[in-house]
Amino acid sequence: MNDDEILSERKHEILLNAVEEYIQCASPITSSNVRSKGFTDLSTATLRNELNALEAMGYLRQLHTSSGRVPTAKGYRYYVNAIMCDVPLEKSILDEIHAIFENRAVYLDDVVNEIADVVSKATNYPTVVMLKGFEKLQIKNVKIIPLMTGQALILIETNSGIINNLMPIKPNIPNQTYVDASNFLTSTFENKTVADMIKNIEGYRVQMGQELVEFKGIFDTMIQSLKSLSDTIAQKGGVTARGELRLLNSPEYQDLEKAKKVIDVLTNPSEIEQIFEDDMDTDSEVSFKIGSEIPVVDLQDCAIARADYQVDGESIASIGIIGPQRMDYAKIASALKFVVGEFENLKQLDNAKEGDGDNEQK
Amino acid sequence: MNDDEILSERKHEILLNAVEEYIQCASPITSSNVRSKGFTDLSTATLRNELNALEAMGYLRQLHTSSGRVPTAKGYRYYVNAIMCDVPLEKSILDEIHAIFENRAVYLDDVVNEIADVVSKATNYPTVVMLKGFEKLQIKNVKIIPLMTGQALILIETNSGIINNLMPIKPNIPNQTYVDASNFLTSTFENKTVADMIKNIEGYRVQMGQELVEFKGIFDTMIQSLKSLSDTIAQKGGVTARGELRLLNSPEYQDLEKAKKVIDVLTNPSEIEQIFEDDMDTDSEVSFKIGSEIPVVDLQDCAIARADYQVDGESIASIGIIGPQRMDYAKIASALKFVVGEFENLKQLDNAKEGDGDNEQK
DNA sequence: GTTAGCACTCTCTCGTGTTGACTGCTAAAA
DNA sequence: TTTTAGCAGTCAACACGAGAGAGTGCTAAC
Repeated sequence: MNDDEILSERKHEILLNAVEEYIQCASPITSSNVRSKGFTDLSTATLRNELNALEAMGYLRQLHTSSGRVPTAKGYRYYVNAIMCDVPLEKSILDEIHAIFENRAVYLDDVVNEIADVVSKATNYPTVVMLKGFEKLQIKNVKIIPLMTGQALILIETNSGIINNLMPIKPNIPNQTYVDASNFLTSTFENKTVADMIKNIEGYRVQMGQELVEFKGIFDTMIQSLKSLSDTIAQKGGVTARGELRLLNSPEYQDLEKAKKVIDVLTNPSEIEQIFEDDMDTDSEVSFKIGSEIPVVDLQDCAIARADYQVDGESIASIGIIGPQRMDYAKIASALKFVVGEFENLKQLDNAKEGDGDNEQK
Repeated sequence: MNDDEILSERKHEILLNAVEEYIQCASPITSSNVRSKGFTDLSTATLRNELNALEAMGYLRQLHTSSGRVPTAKGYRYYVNAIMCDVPLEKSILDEIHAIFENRAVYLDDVVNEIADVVSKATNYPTVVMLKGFEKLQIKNVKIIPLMTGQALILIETNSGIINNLMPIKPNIPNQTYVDASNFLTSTFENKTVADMIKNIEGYRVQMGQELVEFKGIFDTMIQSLKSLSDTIAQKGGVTARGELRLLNSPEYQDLEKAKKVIDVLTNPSEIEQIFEDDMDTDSEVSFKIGSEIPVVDLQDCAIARADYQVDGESIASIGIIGPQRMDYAKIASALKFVVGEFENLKQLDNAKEGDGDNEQK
């Protein structure tokens, strides 16, 4: 980003040390502070000069004369760019994340919730997950299951979880019709995307042979139902925030008014969407937005870590962690990488497994 | 409860007025305060005497000499017992609650979450819902649906929502077997409870004829899976808390430390269970626990409103609203009554509908 | 039983003074 | 040229005390 200036080796070290220290302790960095953390061969006066210079360059700032210094957004940015090495996560958290992916034959929205839960727990910050492109998931199996309430359950098994939605149905349609319709959809759209199915099913209706005509009514309502699900998700439904309360653990949010402002944003789906508005820089797995880089007014003194789960270059889901600018960037980056990694494993697993099951309904 | 003392008509009126006023304004009640709210024909000195007397009886207390008075737990209790009339809810909230019950052909745990969400929104207080006896729900239909992941979905349609759970399955079992097993279970246990099914299915296994023997493996894992679901729910899984953050709206919880203590309890399933430990007084739809009546240490200056959804005298789910002792008891009572009422409607609807659908799988 | 009047109490707020932690700067030393 | 010691200056944080204001309890009169 702003790599025009090149810091001397010593300034570099001092800055990284200072930011790291501040992330841990949350209290302004003083010259003697820096000295005791690895610069015992220099006097505090010298370090004061260096800190002063770093301040002049915009990496640090003082809250008031005679106070220690805190990193600016530019300072954090420098730190993040410099330190992107992994930090080991607690094993129990890794296991927990892993377990979610193990038992993943649950509904996609549940998966999203659980991921948000676990990531929030792992990082101790509020976490939002946004599902944006479920239509791009690969269909593995489709089932339409009539219920007793005058509705039917649409179950679409995909490579990343089950999509499920309700549709109204007409009475007096024999069950076999639903089974046949399910089998038709499965065999026709297996390994295609949900979007393909929504788009192309109309074409199939036009050229339907005698045996397909009876599905017409079912397909119509089903497509309608999937479209509305897609719309709902596109509008706001695909957003979940979890662990909002963890914000209160940060000393910078002991002030309830400040905390409420952020929490209000997290509770408002359309504002969360803004966070994920633009595409991610595809060259890194995890990206950070710090301070004014965030396109939401009330989050100007926050930082957001983000990772996307991508299929064929398009992101299906985005995970975001919101915290103060003084957040544990290293730990968060490693947690996010791990989650995205689990997603990737999943995909490969599915490709490997492909075609070994005979699950067609009879 | 403590109805030993009988208050004079005037004291009664003053007390109710005072509590109501305090619930609205959250600032200690003064003598002139009471005077302006309907006692203009009395002097503040007289009212001071009355307030003094009410304090001596334990209904009110002063935070310090020369401050106004606030209700004690005993004062709130008196108020709650006296005023149990309904307060109209906002129509939009009624509609929202109603909508949940309309579209209820969703999974039971989702219903629980949504109810907690809506009640919390309606009352503006944190709300917990505890599902305790799903085994007592009436079975309407059972479906076992094999998935591609080596698992099968158990879908049990009941009179109050769908229970769904996963079970592992063995490969190479034809789909028809699952269909047959589903049909067998549905026809055998329709209108029985889930508990009945779990208990009696073993008996059926013993006297299984030739045609049932093939289901043996399926039933075994299914019962195991349902039992573990039942255990999970019994232990802690059936508890959801929603809207914890709304606690921060109350002036008594502006102090973060205080708020965190309560929120910690709400985040801890086993502590929530304690709240619902003892059975409800069956004579009223809504019951309140105030202050020391609550069996949880950290909630001693809270109040909890509770309603149960009962089937055949046994409660299936409990809803609890947690707030400061100064909560809007009337509004909360009416919200809870409405929710429970919707549950009851549901039951009647189901009984009326019984037997009109032909949803057996072919 | 009710009321006016008055003294009393306690919180809340605001201003003041003090302390302690850092810094910036300057001048000498390396 | 870089580093360092020393010192004056700055500011947050805390404690203290005075004054105002709100509300009470009590007493004596109605």
